[in-house]
Amino acid sequence: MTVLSLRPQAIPGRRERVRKATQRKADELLQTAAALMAEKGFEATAIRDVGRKLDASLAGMYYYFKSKEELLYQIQYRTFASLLQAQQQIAERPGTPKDRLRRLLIGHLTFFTSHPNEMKICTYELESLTGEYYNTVLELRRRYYRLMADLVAQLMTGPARKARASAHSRRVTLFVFGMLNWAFTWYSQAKDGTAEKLGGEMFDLVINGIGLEPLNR
Amino acid sequence: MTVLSLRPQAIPGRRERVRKATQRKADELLQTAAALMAEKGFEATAIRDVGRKLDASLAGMYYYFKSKEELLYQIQYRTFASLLQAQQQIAERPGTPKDRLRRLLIGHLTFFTSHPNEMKICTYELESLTGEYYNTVLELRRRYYRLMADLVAQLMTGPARKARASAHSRRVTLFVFGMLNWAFTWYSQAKDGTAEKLGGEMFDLVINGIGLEPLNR
DNA sequence: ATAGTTACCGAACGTTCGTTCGAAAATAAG
DNA sequence: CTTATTTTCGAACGAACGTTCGGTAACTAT
Repeated sequence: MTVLSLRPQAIPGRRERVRKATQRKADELLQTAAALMAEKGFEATAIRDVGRKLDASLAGMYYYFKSKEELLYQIQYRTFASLLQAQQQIAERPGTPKDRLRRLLIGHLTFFTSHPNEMKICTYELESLTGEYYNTVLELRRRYYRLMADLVAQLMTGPARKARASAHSRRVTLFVFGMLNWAFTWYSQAKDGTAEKLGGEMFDLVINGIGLEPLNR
Repeated sequence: MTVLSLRPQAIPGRRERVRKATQRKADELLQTAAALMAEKGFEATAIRDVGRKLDASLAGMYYYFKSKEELLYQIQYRTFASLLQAQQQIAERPGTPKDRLRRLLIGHLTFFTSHPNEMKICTYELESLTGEYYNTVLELRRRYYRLMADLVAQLMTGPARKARASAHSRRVTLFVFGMLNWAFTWYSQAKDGTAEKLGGEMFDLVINGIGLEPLNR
């Protein structure tokens, strides 16, 4: 049983203590590994390099995870679970569907600006996972997709007709995810401002499109 | 001098003949390599596997390219050059900025539906190239970006005010590329219809947004 | 047929990688 | 201090990879 695969509530009978310093090192390890994997990709990242960056040995890394794939899984699972929880809270807060969409867009971009490496890995490297690892992360991803898709569908079937809304709103949802995820490749705080501003612009585009037709007021 | 690095017009003094069957095999090699790299990623794709899929030997592959990186470069260069040329022609055809944007979106998606593997590689694996390879493909990518960015800027500074249009239209352009590129992860002909239909929906979103406000007519 | 070029392959090399193992060091408990 | 547990490491293994080399087969032109 390695450090990273331990649940916060210890399994009885196994492993008496995990020192607080070790937990902190585990977090630092995840962060460092995420930085390297975001830069060079999962396959191209060597565990030796993670160890080197932490001034630790190669073998010492295997005290924290039992395989390179589990390391990738832990990064993705923890990141996605954290994002999902934050966004579910945001979605539950009261407001019109419009308000809630705006808050979700800003929430996603805010999370991204604080964890760019981890988010890039969640976006690019799901398919580097296999078996249970893959299925578990995929399920989180699906839950997150539904969160957004339900809201978009609700938004579109409101004042408009209901027929054919499902297939079309699916694509609108995926357009939105495209905008969100592609931001990894270009966002710069200096050029593009805060997540709030960026999310606001994205929201305006989704609701009104480019401001071509003069707003009728 | 390998087969793939030969220009159509032969270099004098080097290499008398390249058989037509060999050119055909080179094309098949690029296609097969693209399929594997699109599925498993560049790093995770072994040249041995490309050879196996073509019923050829490992060493025989090196008659066609001189390094794995050159193989990746050739896939990206040829794909991007072909896309760029097609889209430049489309952009030059007469029409309002709106018409031309619509045609460009459909053109991109049409190209993508005929070359999904190659396009996925162009999107995901630019950073697996280095040096001159990287710079050359990057320059193609920039030219393609400008093609779209100029049109979006023209569209947005038209009926609207001109101030602040530049930084904002940059982001709208990148939103559009996000929608286009993310389609790799979800597009299905059966579910989503033709490239024309998809491009049309994307165009509508960019121009009018979700159809929330009743169209004023 | 034969000579010259083009296309291909078996075998091997050197490197890098993920993973394991046994032992040592560091830390906490009695 | 002594003992038990947690944490770290050096060394090594086997597998997989990109690349090279000398030779051979296939093809073309004369």
